[in-house]
Amino acid sequence: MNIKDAALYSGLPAKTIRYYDEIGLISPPRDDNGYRTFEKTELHQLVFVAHARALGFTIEDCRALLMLYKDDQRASADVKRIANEHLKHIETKISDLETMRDTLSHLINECHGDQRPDCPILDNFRGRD
Amino acid sequence: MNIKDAALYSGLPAKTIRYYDEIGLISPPRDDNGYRTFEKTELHQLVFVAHARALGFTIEDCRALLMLYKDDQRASADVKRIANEHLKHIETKISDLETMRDTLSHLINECHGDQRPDCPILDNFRGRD
DNA sequence: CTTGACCTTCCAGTTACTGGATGCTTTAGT
DNA sequence: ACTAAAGCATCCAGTAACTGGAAGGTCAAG
Repeated sequence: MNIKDAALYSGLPAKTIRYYDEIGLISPPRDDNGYRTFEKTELHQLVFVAHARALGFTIEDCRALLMLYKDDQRASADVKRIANEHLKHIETKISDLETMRDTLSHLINECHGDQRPDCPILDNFRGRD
Repeated sequence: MNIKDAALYSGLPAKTIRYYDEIGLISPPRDDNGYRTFEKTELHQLVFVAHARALGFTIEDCRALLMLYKDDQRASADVKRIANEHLKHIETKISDLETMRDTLSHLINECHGDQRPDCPILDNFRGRD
């Protein structure tokens, strides 16, 4: 199977798959013509990475997870640790964004939003002297 | 006032201020020796940008907001529109992250996290054949 | 035999900085 | 006056994870 079909199968753009190859995340074998070939093993890895990326794991996380995925002797504790660290990152990001959201929506509510130049949003950004 | 004190005043690193100058977001005048000089006007703008960035506005948003900030004739509606668009982005990000968090914490709960190789997290990433 | 769809690589751009090298200027201390 | 340290400047490169585009090789269909 060539890259286009691998892209269709995995849901990843072909460009992204080439990029993953370039950084050594996956290493599909090449045909005599230089084309990358994708069979079951490669397709599974692509789907795996696609899933992990969809959950927000970084490429380096994916690299580590992929190692564990390929290792039949892995301990599930290793996977759980990586996942837990990532979960903490996600939770931090969520609460940061919630703070932003609350502040911003408060400011928006205060703002008339009409033709007048008076604007509490800008006033707030200005800070006090 | 030189860049170091402007950095202290605004809370932005000096490097970042130079970067903002480079991209034309701010344009502090220069002394005879080539040093950037910061007075009230420039300091206000720096604080303004720092606040907006802290709320997650992009640099281009900041550029637009800074124009409006400097324009005494602005309509508050313009500011409100930009702020509302940004609020939507934030809300989308939050709900994406919440979905990630829920899926991931579910998987983590299912995982033994011991020495055994069996791991529901990896199983899930693998997808079904 | 040509057209068009695929494939390849390489280069540049994205966002918003950050770190480091090199060198000039100013300031403080002796 | 001399020197050392601090502060300023510019420029180059790197970060994360792609994405777009150009130039050129390959392959299948008509």
